[in-house]
Amino acid sequence: MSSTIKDVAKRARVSVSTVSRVINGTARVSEETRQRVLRTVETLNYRPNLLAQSLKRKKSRTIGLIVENIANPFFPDVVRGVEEAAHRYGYSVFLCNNGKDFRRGLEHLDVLQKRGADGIIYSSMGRIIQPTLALKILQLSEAGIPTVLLWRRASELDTAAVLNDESGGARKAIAHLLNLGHRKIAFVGGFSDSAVTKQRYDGYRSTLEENGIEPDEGLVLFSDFEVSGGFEAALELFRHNPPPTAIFTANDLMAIGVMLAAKQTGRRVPEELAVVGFDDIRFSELTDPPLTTVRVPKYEMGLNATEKLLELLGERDTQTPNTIVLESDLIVRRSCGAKPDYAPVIQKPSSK
Amino acid sequence: MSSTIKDVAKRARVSVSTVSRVINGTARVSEETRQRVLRTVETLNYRPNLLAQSLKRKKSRTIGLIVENIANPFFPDVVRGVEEAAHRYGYSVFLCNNGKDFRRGLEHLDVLQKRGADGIIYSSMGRIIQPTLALKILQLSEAGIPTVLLWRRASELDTAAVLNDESGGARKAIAHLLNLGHRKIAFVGGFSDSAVTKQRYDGYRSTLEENGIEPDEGLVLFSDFEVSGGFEAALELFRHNPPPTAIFTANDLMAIGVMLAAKQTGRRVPEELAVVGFDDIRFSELTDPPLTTVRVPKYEMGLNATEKLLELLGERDTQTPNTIVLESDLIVRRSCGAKPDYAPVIQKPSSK
DNA sequence: CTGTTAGCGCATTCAA
DNA sequence: TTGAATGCGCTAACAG
Repeated sequence: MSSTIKDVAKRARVSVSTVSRVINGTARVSEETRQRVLRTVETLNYRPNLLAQSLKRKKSRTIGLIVENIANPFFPDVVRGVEEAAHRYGYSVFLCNNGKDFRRGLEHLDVLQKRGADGIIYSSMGRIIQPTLALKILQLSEAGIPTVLLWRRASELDTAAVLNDESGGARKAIAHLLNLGHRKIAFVGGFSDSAVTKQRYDGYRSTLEENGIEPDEGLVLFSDFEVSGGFEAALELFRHNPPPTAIFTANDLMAIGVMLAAKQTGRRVPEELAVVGFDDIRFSELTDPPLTTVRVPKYEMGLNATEKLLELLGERDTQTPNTIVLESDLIVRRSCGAKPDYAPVIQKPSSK
Repeated sequence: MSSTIKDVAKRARVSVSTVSRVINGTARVSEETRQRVLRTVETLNYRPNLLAQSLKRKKSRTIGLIVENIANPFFPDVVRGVEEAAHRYGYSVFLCNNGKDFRRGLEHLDVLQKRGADGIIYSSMGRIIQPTLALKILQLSEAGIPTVLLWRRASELDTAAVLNDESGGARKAIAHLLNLGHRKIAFVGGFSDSAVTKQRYDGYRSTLEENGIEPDEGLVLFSDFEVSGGFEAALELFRHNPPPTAIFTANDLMAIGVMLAAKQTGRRVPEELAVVGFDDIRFSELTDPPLTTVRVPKYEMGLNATEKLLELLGERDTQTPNTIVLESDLIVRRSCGAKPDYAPVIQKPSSK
């Protein structure tokens, strides 16, 4: 079938070690034999067997990427970032999807270990890390397989993590709305027990308070991160008296739901209602009007997570902090009626 | 570090082959020693090294998935299908992204071969297979590594392929519009040299002709698969005299552009203009009005491609045709003004 | 039912 | 500068 290092050695009339040397450039070889070996490699169309190589070197140049749910719209960009960084360093990536069955996380961790992955990126999409999972991650770490968490820190672990500045992003959104003159700003969160919702809510609330605005509990709702949930929440908020002039949602899907509800009840966006989302999914610039939103740097998160992992694997001599928090920018479009060149006045949101 | 089969053997006072036997269930072992080995495996937390196993077995239970461009909205579903099927059979998947640099396709093929992937799924997203790529795929095939093409057949090759019935889908869309009484139906294609555009156009044209409608060349435009392109095309079509009453686009992004253009020029959809897209991307149901479109079964394509590959790898004893064409269904929503329970009358589109 | 042995394809000491 | 020998962790004859 495929030719081996032995075949090359035999045909080039040298030993396998010599072939190994010219291929890996690991020791001096006379130019003459070098050329001869190289030519033989060419004619035999020799491809080193990386399985054997990995076995021998105890290093596979392979990383595992586990995502909670591929259907999540964040996924493509995160993966792109991971793949890109990995590829630059000659690493291949095993892609694993948990889907509905979240016990698969453990299973995948196990498989990756058995396959000799050098490191792992676990993208929890903001969900909670199960204790058993945390334990397994710890075990892997002790076995010399580092993992970096994407989007979620596990407080029990000192595992490296790449996060998004959720509250900072929310602060920017609220500051923007305040600058536009809004005072009755509603918040529509996702699941009330989700960390992301909590952090985004914190940014919302603290910015309001810092600007002397008493938060109105009637203007805070929790929903389900879905379009329909945003729709329902908006309907509910419209019944509030007086109704909010602006609605900030914890993700774009719900913001779309809000806009739909506004349209159906004859409210014009942005003239009568400002809407700001969170995430900046691909579709947000295609809504009508285009949605102002807080961008989560998905690609960059994938990239950073991988670079951090590569650092842990000794491929980079950087010294980045164990927890990396990326900044979330406000993408000003039309759904809150501001001009794109608009500059904030009331406060400069501090990203912490 | 991690314990090996030898460690287990020593501690359980048996030979490595016995350990191997109980782990793989490859031969009878007395219940007593079996239990002893199992316990030792447990206490030592032993994990078989799949690199070594693959090297020995000449089979890695690994497949490579190469996609032209992760940013493509089809991607998540296709990957989900592939991962799901692979996982069911205990296979892991290497994910490779070509991105802008399409020479990476070759590079990835090479890496996958070196990594001992058992088979490959090449998802070209409807683009053309380069000759050098085709050659490489052929070489791999001869080296015992089958590949199945996703979304694109390579006419030069007899490689297995999983395709979508593009023209059949277009036929359904046009038939639907004809049933609604439309006679001036425009077509907005993507790149005029793209196979997908061509096939979708064929379905459009032939259905028109079969129903005695003379195609109006002024109603056929080619664009770029982007929102902006659809927007421009619509503007152009609106200038046509008389303007079309319906526009069928070769993808959803352009359909969204068409709807935007309609809105901006004061045309109501669907009352004054019907629009039908193609692909059924995630957000097509979120447009206003929700977009009627032809669904490309992305998940199923990923699933089928993987199952076909698994068949080629001897993991399934099915006998599916070398080229599998999946059906594309029309998803009737509101953008063409039909009721969801609407049933076609004029013709039953034959999927060929 | 169990152990010994010989590789899988490669990298790497140690001699020469 | 080169080759021989050893072993990475595992499976699979082959003996016993």
